Amino acid sequence: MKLTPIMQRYVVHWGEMGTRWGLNRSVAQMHALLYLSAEPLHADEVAETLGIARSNVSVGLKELLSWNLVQVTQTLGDRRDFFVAQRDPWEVVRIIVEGRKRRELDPTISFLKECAAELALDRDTPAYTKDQIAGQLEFMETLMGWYESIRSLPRKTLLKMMRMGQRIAKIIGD
Amino acid sequence: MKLTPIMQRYVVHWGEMGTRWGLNRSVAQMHALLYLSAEPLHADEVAETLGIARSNVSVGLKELLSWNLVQVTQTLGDRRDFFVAQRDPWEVVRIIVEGRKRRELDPTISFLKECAAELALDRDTPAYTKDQIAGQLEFMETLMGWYESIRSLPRKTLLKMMRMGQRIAKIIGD
DNA sequence: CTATAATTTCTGTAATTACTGAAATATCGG
DNA sequence: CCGATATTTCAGTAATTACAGAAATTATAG
Repeated sequence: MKLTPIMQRYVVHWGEMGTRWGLNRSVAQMHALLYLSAEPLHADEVAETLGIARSNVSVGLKELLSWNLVQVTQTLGDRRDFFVAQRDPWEVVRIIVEGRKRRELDPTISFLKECAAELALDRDTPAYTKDQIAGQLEFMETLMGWYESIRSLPRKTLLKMMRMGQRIAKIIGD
Repeated sequence: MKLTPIMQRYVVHWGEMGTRWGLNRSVAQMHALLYLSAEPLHADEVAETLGIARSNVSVGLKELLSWNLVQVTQTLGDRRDFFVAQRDPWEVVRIIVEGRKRRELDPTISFLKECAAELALDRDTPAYTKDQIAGQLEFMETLMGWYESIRSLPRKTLLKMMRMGQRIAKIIGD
Protein backbone atom coordinates (compact mmCIF):
# COMPACT_ATOMS: atom_id res chain seq x y z
CA MET A 1 0.00 0.00 0.00
CA LYS A 2 1.27 3.41 -0.90
CA LEU A 3 1.21 6.00 1.87
CA THR A 4 0.95 9.70 1.22
CA PRO A 5 3.27 11.86 3.35
CA ILE A 6 0.48 12.78 5.72
CA MET A 7 -0.47 9.15 6.16
CA GLN A 8 3.13 8.34 6.96
CA ARG A 9 3.28 11.01 9.60
CA TYR A 10 0.05 9.78 11.06
CA VAL A 11 1.35 6.25 11.34
CA VAL A 12 4.54 7.42 12.97
CA HIS A 13 2.73 9.66 15.43
CA TRP A 14 0.28 6.97 16.36
CA GLY A 15 3.09 4.50 16.88
CA GLU A 16 4.74 6.93 19.23
CA MET A 17 1.57 7.54 21.19
CA GLY A 18 0.90 3.83 21.35
CA THR A 19 4.05 3.30 23.39
CA ARG A 20 2.75 5.76 25.97
CA TRP A 21 -0.48 3.82 26.15
CA GLY A 22 1.24 0.55 26.82
CA LEU A 23 1.19 -0.81 23.28
CA ASN A 24 4.41 -1.40 21.50
CA ARG A 25 5.31 0.85 18.64
CA SER A 26 4.81 -1.52 15.77
CA VAL A 27 1.48 -2.81 16.98
CA ALA A 28 0.23 0.75 17.24
CA GLN A 29 1.54 1.45 13.75
CA MET A 30 -0.32 -1.52 12.38
CA HIS A 31 -3.47 -0.25 13.95
CA ALA A 32 -2.94 3.21 12.52
CA LEU A 33 -2.37 1.82 9.07
CA LEU A 34 -5.52 -0.27 9.13
CA TYR A 35 -7.47 2.61 10.59
CA LEU A 36 -6.56 4.80 7.65
CA SER A 37 -7.02 2.16 4.99
CA ALA A 38 -10.29 2.10 3.09
CA GLU A 39 -9.79 -1.53 2.13
CA PRO A 40 -8.89 -4.52 4.26
CA LEU A 41 -5.18 -5.35 4.06
CA HIS A 42 -3.46 -8.69 4.27
CA ALA A 43 -0.54 -9.29 6.56
CA ASP A 44 2.12 -9.18 3.84
CA GLU A 45 0.97 -5.79 2.74
CA VAL A 46 1.11 -4.49 6.30
CA ALA A 47 4.61 -5.88 6.72
CA GLU A 48 5.80 -4.37 3.48
CA THR A 49 4.21 -0.99 4.03
CA LEU A 50 5.57 -0.59 7.53
CA GLY A 51 8.88 -2.27 6.85
CA ILE A 52 8.69 -4.80 9.65
CA ALA A 53 9.09 -8.55 9.64
CA ARG A 54 6.19 -10.65 8.52
CA SER A 55 6.30 -12.70 11.70
CA ASN A 56 5.95 -9.61 13.81
CA VAL A 57 2.91 -8.56 11.89
CA SER A 58 1.41 -11.91 12.66
CA VAL A 59 1.91 -11.43 16.38
CA GLY A 60 0.85 -7.80 16.33
CA LEU A 61 -2.34 -8.46 14.44
CA LYS A 62 -3.20 -11.20 16.86
CA GLU A 63 -2.82 -8.77 19.70
CA LEU A 64 -5.06 -6.26 17.96
CA LEU A 65 -7.58 -9.02 17.35
CA SER A 66 -7.52 -9.91 21.02
CA TRP A 67 -8.36 -6.29 21.81
CA ASN A 68 -11.13 -6.37 19.20
CA LEU A 69 -9.58 -3.33 17.61
CA VAL A 70 -9.16 -5.26 14.37
CA GLN A 71 -11.20 -7.90 12.62
CA VAL A 72 -10.51 -10.55 10.04
CA THR A 73 -12.34 -10.71 6.74
CA GLN A 74 -12.09 -13.08 3.82
CA THR A 75 -12.20 -12.43 0.11
CA LEU A 76 -13.68 -14.86 -2.37
CA GLY A 77 -10.95 -16.62 -4.28
CA ASP A 78 -8.16 -15.52 -1.93
CA ARG A 79 -6.89 -17.73 0.81
CA ARG A 80 -5.27 -14.99 2.75
CA ASP A 81 -6.73 -13.26 5.79
CA PHE A 82 -7.58 -9.63 5.38
CA PHE A 83 -7.70 -7.23 8.30
CA VAL A 84 -9.85 -4.19 8.98
CA ALA A 85 -9.70 -1.85 11.91
CA GLN A 86 -12.59 -0.66 13.94
CA ARG A 87 -13.54 2.53 12.10
CA ASP A 88 -15.45 4.34 14.78
CA PRO A 89 -13.31 6.41 17.15
CA TRP A 90 -15.91 6.12 19.93
CA GLU A 91 -15.77 2.41 19.68
CA VAL A 92 -11.97 2.43 19.66
CA VAL A 93 -11.85 4.36 22.87
CA ARG A 94 -14.56 2.26 24.47
CA ILE A 95 -12.62 -0.89 23.67
CA ILE A 96 -9.35 0.47 24.98
CA VAL A 97 -10.90 1.79 28.17
CA GLU A 98 -12.73 -1.46 28.73
CA GLY A 99 -9.53 -3.43 28.28
CA ARG A 100 -7.54 -1.24 30.58
CA LYS A 101 -10.22 -1.44 33.22
CA ARG A 102 -10.17 -5.21 33.05
CA ARG A 103 -6.41 -5.47 33.16
CA GLU A 104 -5.63 -2.70 35.60
CA LEU A 105 -8.54 -1.62 37.72
CA ASP A 106 -10.36 -4.87 38.33
CA PRO A 107 -7.35 -6.69 39.81
CA THR A 108 -6.57 -3.71 41.98
CA ILE A 109 -10.06 -3.54 43.39
CA SER A 110 -10.06 -7.23 44.25
CA PHE A 111 -6.68 -6.80 45.83
CA LEU A 112 -7.83 -3.85 47.90
CA LYS A 113 -10.88 -5.77 49.03
CA GLU A 114 -8.69 -8.59 50.25
CA CYS A 115 -6.51 -6.10 52.05
CA ALA A 116 -9.49 -4.45 53.67
CA ALA A 117 -10.79 -7.78 54.89
CA GLU A 118 -7.45 -8.78 56.36
CA LEU A 119 -6.83 -5.39 57.84
CA ALA A 120 -9.95 -5.70 59.94
CA LEU A 121 -8.13 -8.38 61.96
CA ASP A 122 -4.67 -6.91 61.70
CA ARG A 123 -3.15 -5.45 64.86
CA ASP A 124 0.19 -4.38 63.45
CA THR A 125 -0.70 -2.09 60.59
CA PRO A 126 -1.05 1.52 61.71
CA ALA A 127 -4.46 3.18 61.65
CA TYR A 128 -3.32 5.77 59.15
CA THR A 129 -2.36 3.09 56.67
CA LYS A 130 -5.66 1.32 57.13
CA ASP A 131 -7.49 4.55 56.41
CA GLN A 132 -5.49 5.18 53.30
CA ILE A 133 -6.28 1.77 51.91
CA ALA A 134 -9.94 2.01 52.86
CA GLY A 135 -10.19 5.43 51.25
CA GLN A 136 -8.64 4.24 48.06
CA LEU A 137 -10.95 1.27 47.86
CA GLU A 138 -14.00 3.41 48.43
CA PHE A 139 -12.92 5.83 45.77
CA MET A 140 -12.23 3.16 43.21
CA GLU A 141 -15.58 1.55 43.82
CA THR A 142 -17.37 4.84 43.31
CA LEU A 143 -15.47 5.45 40.12
CA MET A 144 -16.10 1.98 38.85
CA GLY A 145 -19.80 2.14 39.63
CA TRP A 146 -20.05 5.35 37.69
CA TYR A 147 -18.21 3.89 34.76
CA GLU A 148 -20.50 0.86 34.73
CA SER A 149 -23.56 3.05 34.58
CA ILE A 150 -22.21 5.29 31.86
CA ARG A 151 -20.83 2.54 29.72
CA SER A 152 -24.21 1.25 28.73
CA LEU A 153 -25.75 4.58 27.82
CA PRO A 154 -26.60 4.95 24.14
CA ARG A 155 -24.13 7.11 22.33
CA LYS A 156 -26.72 9.71 21.61
CA THR A 157 -27.35 10.25 25.29
CA LEU A 158 -23.66 10.32 26.04
CA LEU A 159 -23.04 12.86 23.35
CA LYS A 160 -25.83 15.02 24.67
CA MET A 161 -24.43 14.80 28.15
CA MET A 162 -20.97 15.73 26.98
CA ARG A 163 -22.26 18.69 25.04
CA MET A 164 -24.10 19.94 28.07
CA GLY A 165 -20.80 20.35 29.80
CA GLN A 166 -21.01 22.34 32.96
CA ARG A 167 -24.70 23.02 32.68
CA ILE A 168 -25.13 19.55 34.04
CA ALA A 169 -23.98 20.77 37.41
CA LYS A 170 -26.93 23.15 37.58
CA ILE A 171 -29.38 20.40 36.78
CA ILE A 172 -27.98 18.12 39.40
CA GLY A 173 -28.07 20.86 41.91
CA ASP A 174 -25.73 20.77 44.84
CA MET B 1 10.52 2.02 58.09
CA LYS B 2 9.10 -1.29 59.10
CA LEU B 3 6.43 -2.69 56.82
CA THR B 4 3.75 -5.07 57.98
CA PRO B 5 3.05 -8.00 55.65
CA ILE B 6 -0.02 -6.32 54.21
CA MET B 7 1.89 -3.14 53.57
CA GLN B 8 4.53 -5.14 51.76
CA ARG B 9 1.97 -6.77 49.54
CA TYR B 10 0.42 -3.41 48.84
CA VAL B 11 3.73 -1.94 47.77
CA VAL B 12 4.45 -4.89 45.52
CA HIS B 13 1.01 -4.81 43.94
CA TRP B 14 1.16 -1.10 43.35
CA GLY B 15 4.58 -1.44 41.79
CA GLU B 16 3.22 -4.04 39.43
CA MET B 17 0.25 -1.91 38.48
CA GLY B 18 2.46 1.10 38.03
CA THR B 19 4.27 -0.61 35.20
CA ARG B 20 0.96 -1.03 33.39
CA TRP B 21 0.30 2.66 33.83
CA GLY B 22 3.57 3.68 32.28
CA LEU B 23 5.51 4.22 35.49
CA ASN B 24 8.44 2.05 36.26
CA ARG B 25 8.14 -0.42 39.06
CA SER B 26 10.35 1.22 41.64
CA VAL B 27 8.87 4.67 41.17
CA ALA B 28 5.43 3.22 41.72
CA GLN B 29 6.68 1.41 44.81
CA MET B 30 8.07 4.64 46.22
CA HIS B 31 4.73 6.24 45.70
CA ALA B 32 2.93 3.36 47.39
CA LEU B 33 5.25 3.52 50.35
CA LEU B 34 4.77 7.23 50.83
CA TYR B 35 1.05 6.87 50.33
CA LEU B 36 0.85 4.42 53.20
CA SER B 37 3.19 6.24 55.50
CA ALA B 38 1.72 8.47 58.17
CA GLU B 39 4.94 10.45 58.45
CA PRO B 40 7.10 12.04 55.80
CA LEU B 41 10.09 9.88 54.89
CA HIS B 42 13.53 10.88 53.80
CA ALA B 43 15.20 9.39 50.75
CA ASP B 44 17.52 7.09 52.67
CA GLU B 45 14.62 5.51 54.48
CA VAL B 46 12.79 4.93 51.22
CA ALA B 47 15.89 3.35 49.71
CA GLU B 48 16.43 1.12 52.69
CA THR B 49 12.82 0.04 53.04
CA LEU B 50 12.42 -0.83 49.40
CA GLY B 51 15.92 -2.18 48.96
CA ILE B 52 16.87 -0.05 46.00
CA ALA B 53 19.86 2.17 45.41
CA ARG B 54 19.86 5.59 46.94
CA SER B 55 20.56 7.20 43.59
CA ASN B 56 17.51 5.62 42.09
CA VAL B 57 15.35 6.93 44.86
CA SER B 58 16.62 10.37 44.05
CA VAL B 59 15.56 10.07 40.43
CA GLY B 60 12.27 8.42 41.25
CA LEU B 61 11.26 11.00 43.83
CA LYS B 62 12.06 13.72 41.36
CA GLU B 63 9.73 12.11 38.89
CA LEU B 64 6.98 11.87 41.48
CA LEU B 65 7.58 15.50 42.35
CA SER B 66 7.25 16.45 38.71
CA TRP B 67 3.87 14.74 38.68
CA ASN B 68 2.92 16.53 41.89
CA LEU B 69 2.11 13.18 43.42
CA VAL B 70 4.67 13.82 46.12
CA GLN B 71 5.81 16.90 47.96
CA VAL B 72 8.88 17.91 49.89
CA THR B 73 8.79 19.00 53.50
CA GLN B 74 11.46 20.10 55.91
CA THR B 75 11.95 19.37 59.55
CA LEU B 76 13.50 21.82 61.95
CA GLY B 77 17.01 20.78 62.82
CA ASP B 78 17.32 18.28 59.99
CA ARG B 79 18.98 19.10 56.73
CA ARG B 80 17.42 16.27 54.84
CA ASP B 81 14.41 16.50 52.56
CA PHE B 82 11.34 14.64 53.68
CA PHE B 83 8.71 13.43 51.26
CA VAL B 84 4.96 13.03 51.60
CA ALA B 85 2.54 11.66 49.08
CA GLN B 86 -0.73 13.20 48.11
CA ARG B 87 -3.12 11.51 50.51
CA ASP B 88 -6.40 12.00 48.72
CA PRO B 89 -7.23 9.30 46.14
CA TRP B 90 -9.40 11.69 44.17
CA GLU B 91 -6.55 14.08 43.89
CA VAL B 92 -4.16 11.30 42.90
CA VAL B 93 -6.37 10.27 40.03
CA ARG B 94 -7.01 13.84 39.00
CA ILE B 95 -3.28 14.48 38.83
CA ILE B 96 -2.56 11.33 36.86
CA VAL B 97 -5.38 11.96 34.41
CA GLU B 98 -4.30 15.54 33.98
CA GLY B 99 -0.75 14.49 33.30
CA ARG B 100 -1.71 11.85 30.81
CA LYS B 101 -3.96 14.26 29.03
CA ARG B 102 -1.13 16.76 28.75
CA ARG B 103 1.41 14.21 27.58
CA GLU B 104 -0.77 12.08 25.35
CA LEU B 105 -3.97 13.72 24.26
CA ASP B 106 -2.92 17.32 23.81
CA PRO B 107 -0.08 16.55 21.38
CA THR B 108 -2.33 14.24 19.44
CA ILE B 109 -5.04 16.85 19.05
CA SER B 110 -2.57 19.43 17.81
CA PHE B 111 -1.16 16.88 15.44
CA LEU B 112 -4.59 15.99 14.12
CA LYS B 113 -5.41 19.65 13.65
CA GLU B 114 -2.29 20.10 11.58
CA CYS B 115 -3.21 17.09 9.55
CA ALA B 116 -6.73 18.33 8.99
CA ALA B 117 -5.44 21.68 7.80
CA GLU B 118 -2.98 20.13 5.39
CA LEU B 119 -5.46 17.57 4.19
CA ALA B 120 -7.78 20.29 2.98
CA LEU B 121 -5.21 21.06 0.28
CA ASP B 122 -3.99 17.54 -0.27
CA ARG B 123 -4.94 15.85 -3.55
CA ASP B 124 -3.24 12.51 -2.96
CA THR B 125 -4.72 11.27 0.27
CA PRO B 126 -7.88 9.23 -0.30
CA ALA B 127 -11.23 10.58 0.85
CA TYR B 128 -11.73 7.69 3.23
CA THR B 129 -8.52 8.47 5.04
CA LYS B 130 -9.43 12.12 5.30
CA ASP B 131 -12.74 11.18 6.84
CA GLN B 132 -11.13 8.90 9.36
CA ILE B 133 -8.76 11.59 10.52
CA ALA B 134 -11.51 14.20 10.64
CA GLY B 135 -13.73 11.85 12.62
CA GLN B 136 -11.04 11.15 15.11
CA LEU B 137 -10.28 14.81 15.59
CA GLU B 138 -13.93 15.63 16.13
CA PHE B 139 -14.28 12.87 18.65
CA MET B 140 -11.23 13.87 20.61
CA GLU B 141 -12.35 17.46 20.74
CA THR B 142 -15.73 16.45 22.09
CA LEU B 143 -14.12 14.27 24.71
CA MET B 144 -11.66 16.94 25.69
CA GLY B 145 -14.34 19.60 25.95
CA TRP B 146 -16.30 17.37 28.26
CA TYR B 147 -13.28 16.67 30.38
CA GLU B 148 -12.54 20.38 30.67
CA SER B 149 -16.03 21.08 31.90
CA ILE B 150 -16.04 18.24 34.40
CA ARG B 151 -12.59 18.83 35.74
CA SER B 152 -13.54 22.06 37.41
CA LEU B 153 -16.68 20.82 39.11
CA PRO B 154 -16.50 20.74 42.89
CA ARG B 155 -16.02 17.27 44.22
CA LYS B 156 -19.37 17.30 45.91
CA THR B 157 -21.14 17.82 42.62
CA LEU B 158 -19.06 15.19 40.93
CA LEU B 159 -19.76 12.70 43.64
CA LYS B 160 -23.45 13.40 43.40
CA MET B 161 -23.34 12.95 39.65
CA MET B 162 -21.50 9.68 39.97
CA ARG B 163 -23.93 8.36 42.52
CA MET B 164 -26.85 9.22 40.28
CA GLY B 165 -25.53 6.75 37.79
CA GLN B 166 -27.94 5.94 35.06
CA ARG B 167 -30.68 8.10 36.39
CA ILE B 168 -28.84 10.94 34.79
CA ALA B 169 -29.91 9.66 31.41
CA LYS B 170 -33.55 10.22 32.32
CA ILE B 171 -32.89 13.76 33.40
CA ILE B 172 -31.07 14.59 30.25
CA GLY B 173 -33.81 13.08 28.16
CA ASP B 174 -32.91 11.58 24.83
C1' DC C 1 36.50 28.89 54.67
C1' DT C 2 36.46 24.14 55.79
C1' DA C 3 34.58 19.83 56.99
C1' DT C 4 30.74 17.10 56.67
C1' DA C 5 26.41 15.57 55.34
C1' DA C 6 22.91 15.30 51.65
C1' DT C 7 21.78 14.96 47.07
C1' DT C 8 22.35 14.41 42.22
C1' DT C 9 24.72 13.11 37.99
C1' DC C 10 26.86 9.82 35.32
C1' DT C 11 28.67 5.52 33.44
C1' DG C 12 28.78 0.77 32.93
C1' DT C 13 25.94 -3.37 33.59
C1' DA C 14 21.86 -6.08 34.11
C1' DA C 15 17.26 -7.11 32.89
C1' DT C 16 13.53 -6.64 30.06
C1' DT C 17 11.24 -6.24 25.85
C1' DA C 18 10.92 -6.17 20.82
C1' DC C 19 12.26 -7.94 16.53
C1' DT C 20 14.09 -10.78 12.74
C1' DG C 21 14.63 -14.84 9.87
C1' DA C 22 14.41 -19.65 9.66
C1' DA C 23 11.92 -23.60 10.53
C1' DA C 24 7.60 -25.77 11.45
C1' DT C 25 2.78 -26.02 10.94
C1' DA C 26 -1.58 -25.37 8.88
C1' DT C 27 -4.76 -24.70 4.85
C1' DC C 28 -6.54 -25.62 0.51
C1' DG C 29 -7.01 -26.72 -4.44
C1' DG C 30 -6.44 -30.37 -7.31
C1' DC D 1 -2.39 -37.32 -0.62
C1' DC D 2 0.63 -33.81 -2.94
C1' DG D 3 2.27 -29.38 -3.84
C1' DA D 4 1.80 -24.69 -3.21
C1' DT D 5 0.74 -20.87 -0.41
C1' DA D 6 -0.25 -18.74 3.97
C1' DT D 7 0.53 -18.43 8.80
C1' DT D 8 2.64 -19.20 13.20
C1' DT D 9 6.22 -20.60 16.38
C1' DC D 10 10.64 -20.22 18.08
C1' DA D 11 15.42 -19.18 19.11
C1' DG D 12 18.87 -16.00 18.74
C1' DT D 13 19.91 -10.98 18.41
C1' DA D 14 19.14 -6.16 18.89
C1' DA D 15 17.36 -2.30 21.23
C1' DT D 16 15.51 -0.26 25.05
C1' DT D 17 14.97 0.65 29.75
C1' DA D 18 16.12 0.27 34.63
C1' DC D 19 19.50 0.02 38.01
C1' DA D 20 23.72 0.17 41.13
C1' DG D 21 27.72 2.32 42.73
C1' DA D 22 31.20 5.74 42.22
C1' DA D 23 32.15 10.41 41.50
C1' DA D 24 30.75 15.08 41.54
C1' DT D 25 28.02 18.71 43.19
C1' DT D 26 25.43 21.31 46.46
C1' DA D 27 24.22 22.89 50.96
C1' DT D 28 25.06 23.77 55.81
C1' DA D 29 27.05 24.18 60.35
C1' DG D 30 30.71 25.86 62.80
